Amino acid sequence: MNLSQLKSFLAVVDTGSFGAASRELGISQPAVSQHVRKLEQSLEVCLIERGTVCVPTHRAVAFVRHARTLIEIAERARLSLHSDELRVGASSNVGTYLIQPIFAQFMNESEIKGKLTIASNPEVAEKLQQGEIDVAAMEWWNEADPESRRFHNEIWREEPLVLIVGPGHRWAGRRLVQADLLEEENLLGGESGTGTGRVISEGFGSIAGKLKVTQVLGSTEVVKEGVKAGLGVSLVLRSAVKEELEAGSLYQVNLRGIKLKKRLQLITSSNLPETSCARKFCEYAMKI
Amino acid sequence: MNLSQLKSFLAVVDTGSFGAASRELGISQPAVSQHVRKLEQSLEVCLIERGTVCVPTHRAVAFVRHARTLIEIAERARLSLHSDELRVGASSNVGTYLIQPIFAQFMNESEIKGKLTIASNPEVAEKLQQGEIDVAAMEWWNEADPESRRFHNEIWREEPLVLIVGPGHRWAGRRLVQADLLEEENLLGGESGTGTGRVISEGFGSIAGKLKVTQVLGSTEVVKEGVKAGLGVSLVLRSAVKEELEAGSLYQVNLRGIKLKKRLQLITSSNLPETSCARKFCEYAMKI
DNA sequence: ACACGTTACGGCAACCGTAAGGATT
DNA sequence: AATCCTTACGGTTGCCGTAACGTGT
Repeated sequence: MNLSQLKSFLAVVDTGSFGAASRELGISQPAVSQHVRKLEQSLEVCLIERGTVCVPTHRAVAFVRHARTLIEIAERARLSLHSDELRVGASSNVGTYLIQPIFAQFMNESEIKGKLTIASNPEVAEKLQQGEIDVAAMEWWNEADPESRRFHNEIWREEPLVLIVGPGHRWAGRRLVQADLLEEENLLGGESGTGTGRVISEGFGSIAGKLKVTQVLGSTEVVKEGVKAGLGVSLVLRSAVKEELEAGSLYQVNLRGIKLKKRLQLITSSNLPETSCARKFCEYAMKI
Repeated sequence: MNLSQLKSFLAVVDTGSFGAASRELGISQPAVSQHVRKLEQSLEVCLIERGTVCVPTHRAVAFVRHARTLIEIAERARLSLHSDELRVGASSNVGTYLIQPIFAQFMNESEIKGKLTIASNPEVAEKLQQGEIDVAAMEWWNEADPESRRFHNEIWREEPLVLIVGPGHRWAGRRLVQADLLEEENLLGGESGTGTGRVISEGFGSIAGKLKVTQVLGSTEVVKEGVKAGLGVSLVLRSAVKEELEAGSLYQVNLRGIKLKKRLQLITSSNLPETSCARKFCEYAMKI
């Protein structure tokens, strides 16, 4: 069984005749006959009912579908190697609030074509490992994973995490509060797998264990709405709430003696050639 | 690009060496080298990074996945031809209330292995045309469709449709009501695409246009619950409500002068050999 | 020296096109 | 007679194993 045999088989099924199939494929008609015969021999099944029009055998009907997807995937596999597109992935927050303008500028200036995919942090990591994207802008990258050795990571930004409260909250408008007062608050969690937990436990020290994340809301957008509604407070990337802080729909409160930072990283395959689009994009992003 | 080349490539990726791959595949080691080289040549890309361990190139990472699915689908395609299983499909009602015991008996007596798939009527039709099932027991089969010529259909049962009402309904317990009174009732519709509409318009004649199906609930189970809850009345296959009628949780009411029947059919591919499991199953089902 | 991948080479099978052969309409 | 698929045949190519050859440890 091989792909050209399958192509001939499908051409016969589609055109209804061996001759038409041969013309469509640009090969001789006996070649088509041979392809189909070989296929039938190797599979030990009659595939085509020869008649005034040729149709797939009853048994072969399901096989036709499989054959089609085979050809299709083979084509996709080929394309996956030759796409000169730059495929950038970014975790939700980074993608939503930080990467987009940079990505757009880069495409403009370099005239490199590309695609930006925004997904959750773990999904982006998965896509990177699967080769579905070339560069990932992420909030958290597990360096401990042995798989990570195949990749190169670079700290791109150090973005502050800020404590936000809603306009109705008793801290709204205050500049500074004592960190341990946070133990009393409902802390809303956003997207999981973004390393926020780690940043908190490193930043808060002994207090960290006493904080309780009461709800995990899945996305920063939902968290913001939750905080606005008075459901609780939250720690989010400053860049994610820039507009709300300016508009006054959310309030930032600093915690005495505590500075939380998230290291945003750019990840690429190691061993990328200097000339690769992915490298260029990283350099560009680092400069800005 | 061909399948054995891909297999060699994957074996190298999985084992990390050409030699191990050759042993795994039971071919010579230069053959593996050649496979990979040919693949690389035909795709014009370097796929494997030769080193103390061999790993896929950055560009090839996505290709590995595609290659795997290709091999997998090729295998499935092969199996789809040689499965000697009898694959029976049945639309929801037929499958749930009528076919199951017959199918089980048939498997027992004939020692033929098989699988029963129950899905909506249109889905079953689709599966039959796609060759995913060999026999379909259906409530409605569109003979007008030109595709239907490739199939043979046989009327298996004529199952009465009965009007059911809930225990709280004013007709509960009555044997007979005037048909045109149905115009005042909320008629609940079940699974669509089962031809009930057609049966109704044929059976009711001029009244048919005045009946209004107020809700389409998707499945007979849901309809039964709806009728029990007093949401309305419905027309369902008698076999679907046998137990409820006996238990008294639903009531059957006859309509004066009207008999509704649904023709349940067995559909197979035409041109099936006499000895095929599908034919045998049909004969068996017809006898019982 | 050893393990490993590549290159070289030869026999065999596969492939494809041309040409001829049946079958059906 | 025309159309269509199959069979037959020959030149070319591809495939795979053995053996020899680099290379790095």
